[in-house]
Amino acid sequence: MAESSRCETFVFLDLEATGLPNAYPEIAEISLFAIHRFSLEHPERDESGALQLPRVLDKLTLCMCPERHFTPKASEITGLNNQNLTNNHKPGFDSTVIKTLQQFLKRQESPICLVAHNGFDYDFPLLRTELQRLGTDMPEGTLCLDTLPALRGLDKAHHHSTRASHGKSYSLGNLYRQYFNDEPKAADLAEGDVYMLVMVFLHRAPELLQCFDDEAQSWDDIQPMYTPTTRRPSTLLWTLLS
DNA sequence: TGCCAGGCCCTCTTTAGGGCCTT
Repeated sequence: MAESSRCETFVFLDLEATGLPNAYPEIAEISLFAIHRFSLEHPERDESGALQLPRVLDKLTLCMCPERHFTPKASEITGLNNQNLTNNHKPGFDSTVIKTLQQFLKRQESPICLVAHNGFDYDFPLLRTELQRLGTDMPEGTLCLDTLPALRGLDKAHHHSTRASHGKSYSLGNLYRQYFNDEPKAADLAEGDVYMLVMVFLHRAPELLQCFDDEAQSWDDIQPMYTPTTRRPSTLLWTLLS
């Protein structure tokens, strides 16, 4: 349950990683769009009335080379692999990434709420694992919201289940296709998935913002996906709160 | 290190099983 009844900045998040939870994945790409509550409450539209991505937002996308090898499927889906990341001399998820994230989040008005699709079961536990590997964590008071159970819950409450009524799934791509009658944009690139996540959120923003109190959780309640090994002891004392 | 998930939802359910959702 949310510790605060109001969040000022929503940071939409997507991770590309070396595999699914059963593969003890490591993050290979992270993308975040930070959007203030104002832009979600006052969505922008073009001449035809179609929803637009908010003009004022902060973006951050970083690629990093994991130590673990990609599963073949993960590499196929993301277009990333250890070779092309190494060829581009990308370091791993290290203290530089943490510092960049810290600076990015510090620019946003707090409280901050992280938003991801299936975030409670994938993105948030994996991000917490990587942060714990470096002995750090998100800023105190961070909240998080998963659009997958939130949208399922809204549809169930309104008795118009997307899947039941149209045979569609709640995958991010299918939700985008259904809401905007358009094919997914740059799916499986982290930034493309965050774009679709923001647009899906905007389509249901009044309802999602209203149900925030019931659906959001404290970051402190997110359990790491697995117990990480500590391989960079020099970063152990560094924290986001420092 | 690990070599592999797991919580949630739906229904031909509840004494269960199958599929979704994330890479």
